Amino acid sequence: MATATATRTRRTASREERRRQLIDATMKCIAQKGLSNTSIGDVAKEAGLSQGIVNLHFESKDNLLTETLRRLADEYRDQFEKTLAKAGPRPADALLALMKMDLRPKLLDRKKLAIWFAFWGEVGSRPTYRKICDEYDRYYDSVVERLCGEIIDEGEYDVQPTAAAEALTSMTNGIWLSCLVSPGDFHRDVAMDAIMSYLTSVFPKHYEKTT
Amino acid sequence: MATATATRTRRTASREERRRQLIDATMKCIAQKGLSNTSIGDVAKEAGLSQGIVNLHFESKDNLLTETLRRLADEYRDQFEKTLAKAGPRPADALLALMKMDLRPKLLDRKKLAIWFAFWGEVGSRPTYRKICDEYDRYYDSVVERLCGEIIDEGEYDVQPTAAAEALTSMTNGIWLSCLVSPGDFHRDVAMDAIMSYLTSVFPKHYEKTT
Amino acid sequence: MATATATRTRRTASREERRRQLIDATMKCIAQKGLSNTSIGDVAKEAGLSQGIVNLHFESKDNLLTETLRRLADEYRDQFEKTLAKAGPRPADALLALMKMDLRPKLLDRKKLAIWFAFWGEVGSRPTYRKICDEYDRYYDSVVERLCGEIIDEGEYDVQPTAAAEALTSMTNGIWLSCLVSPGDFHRDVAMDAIMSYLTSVFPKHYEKTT
Amino acid sequence: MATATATRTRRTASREERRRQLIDATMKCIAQKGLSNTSIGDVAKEAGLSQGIVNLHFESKDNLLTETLRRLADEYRDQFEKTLAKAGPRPADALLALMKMDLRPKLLDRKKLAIWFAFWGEVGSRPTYRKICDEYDRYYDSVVERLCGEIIDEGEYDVQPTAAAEALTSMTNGIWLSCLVSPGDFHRDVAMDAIMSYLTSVFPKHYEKTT
DNA sequence: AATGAATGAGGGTTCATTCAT
DNA sequence: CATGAATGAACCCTCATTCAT
Repeated sequence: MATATATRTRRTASREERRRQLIDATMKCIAQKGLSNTSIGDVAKEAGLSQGIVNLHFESKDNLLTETLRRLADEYRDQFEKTLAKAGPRPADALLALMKMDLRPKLLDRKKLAIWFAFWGEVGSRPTYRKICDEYDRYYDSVVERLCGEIIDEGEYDVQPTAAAEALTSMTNGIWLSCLVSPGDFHRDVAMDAIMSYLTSVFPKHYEKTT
Repeated sequence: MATATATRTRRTASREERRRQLIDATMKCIAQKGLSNTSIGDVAKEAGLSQGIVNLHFESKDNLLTETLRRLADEYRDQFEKTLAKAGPRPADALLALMKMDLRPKLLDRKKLAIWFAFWGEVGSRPTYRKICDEYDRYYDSVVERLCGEIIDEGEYDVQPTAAAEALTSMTNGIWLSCLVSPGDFHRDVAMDAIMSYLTSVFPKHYEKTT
Repeated sequence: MATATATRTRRTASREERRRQLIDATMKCIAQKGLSNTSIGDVAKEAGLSQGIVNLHFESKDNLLTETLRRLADEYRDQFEKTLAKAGPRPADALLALMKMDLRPKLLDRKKLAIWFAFWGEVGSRPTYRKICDEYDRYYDSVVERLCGEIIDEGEYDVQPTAAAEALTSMTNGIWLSCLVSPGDFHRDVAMDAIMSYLTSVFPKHYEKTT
Repeated sequence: MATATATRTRRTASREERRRQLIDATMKCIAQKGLSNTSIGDVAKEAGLSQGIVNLHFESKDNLLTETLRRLADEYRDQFEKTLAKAGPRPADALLALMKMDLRPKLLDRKKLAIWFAFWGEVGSRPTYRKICDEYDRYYDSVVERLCGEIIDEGEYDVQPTAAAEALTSMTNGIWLSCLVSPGDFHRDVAMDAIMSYLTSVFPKHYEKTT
């Protein structure tokens, strides 16, 4: 509804603008009703536009969904890179900043999570989705692995960078699942403690227990 | 191929047997084509039975899926408890056994994972699924938390049991996602290293680096 | 349910008894849920018997319904003839008795009416039903016409027996419709007054205004 | 044949036009095959349109049928009011005109009757239908009762207006049933005689025997 | 570019009927 | 006789897609 009024500018919205508008509507729908229950009609209605609009701009529902996943991933990557840029030169700071980012309400709210998991739910049967997720994941992993590597080098820790990276990225992903499944039971600070318990124990020279 | 699996006994199967047969077929279908693409007809065909059979035994597709999720969760819980029983009295052994269990090929194959994620993908929009997942999760968490608590007491470690439990359970769940999304890139030993990096650092008196 | 326990005599009920039991159940179902919503399963459940029973005893649903209609008509005819027999020799008495019979609560309750109309509703498209209804109707009409004829002869009235018979039988049928459609608004005495208004005016020497 | 009726205008028909077209097709189908045997597909085919069309314009089959009943009743009411308007100021003329109207071939043909009875057949189990029928009936009754009342006042007859109205409306309804059930045996003039036998006897100063 | 009426394939569900027990 | 599991056709409904405007 919000979106509906948004572009009541009767001017022909530029192609790219319309696509964005439709993708936003798609996300809203997926968050509310799930991926399989989101029809093209729902999206159009949510966007305040007409039935045929999606096929006009995306040619097929499949296309729309793929683009939506891509936008979702792009948004995450933007956050990721902005965080990285802000964090300064020291790898320990950067790593911590990334971990914290993953717990920020903006990312870690049930609506966004629902969308992520909706797509992950189809990864098993949709190679296209898998490829997209894989592509982005590989990038994040490589960054985290590099950071871990640098920290390990600095502190001469006895851990494999790959293992540490796997541990940390898995942990944040797993935390997302907790948040999705047990929202009532989920506490952001416990999640942060979980991450910190890893960092302070594995990289003790870089992170201090803040108890 | 589909029909091959079906019990070629045209004779009356017991009610429970039929239900199991249909749930098995459902799992196979979900693994292959995803949850939203699995029609009741697909399930019936996979089971080598007729259209109406699902509604005869489950009354609705919704019911079938819910029961399937429950069976999936039950199977996991059985593994979990069997593992726990086998592991012996020492909490450190039990905890390690549970972690290893999560990485066993039997659980960690893409087919099973696809099913788990298929359901998690709907958790955001289906309270019923959420409740079921939550219910089981809460149980595993409580066990892991208790084990961590005992280990922490024994070793006088400076960690919160809740934080450690959250870290470990999240990690395994996150590892599942890696395995689903990047199967080519996934290596069981790296995953194990990731977990061990946590255990050996946070509970050093209980676990040794096996480099 | 009542019926269900009725024949819990585990002895094999005679064929005719079973059929009656099933027809009774059918009537109950039709009265409750309408003809088109009455499934063979409903009937069996109402009778406290198993699915296949109807086809065993009636061969088809169609058959069951036809037999039900016939029973319905038979019951009416029995009432009709019993009434006729009781009424004594004078045609005016007989005619009045028949009219009163049609308004007796036993016949004129919404459940029975619903069944009659349910069948009449199909008469337009089911020659079989039409034939049955027609056959019985023709008989009643002939009786009423004969009675009217005798009364007309006795009183030397200036009416055609066919017209009078048509008027009276139509009136009672129409009254049934009123009762079905506007049960709240329907009063038995008004209905009787309506009939009496005809009899006392058309056959004044035979019937007196009972204001 | 079915398709022949359809407007071959492939162009956009106005919403209301399409609805009327579909309702017409529905009536045709009900007349031919009965209410319960009329599927949405039948209606669409009869209208020369596609499967989905009914749900597009009526949202559900239930809706379509309810609207059809309403149209049926509306058409009758239009006739009724037109007749009333044409009949002039004298109540006796109006009443007679209404009675004649009910016997006019346009109303009293088996197709239309079949539709009426099809709906009446469901009245017992469908409150919605009952309400609609009741609503219209109440109106007709009130008019007929008023007319009878005026006639009675004029002629100082010794009848209750309610009784006379009930007698007359019931009679026409009952005549409809005769026509439906025994079309071969049914003669319009006998039906008219039946009605006239009432009017001339009960309201002798207003109606004359036309033998 | 945008609409929205129309299509028609496919889904879940119901149910009369069959048949092995 | 009686059961009730199993079938499969037919139903209503949804929805991605098309297309005339």
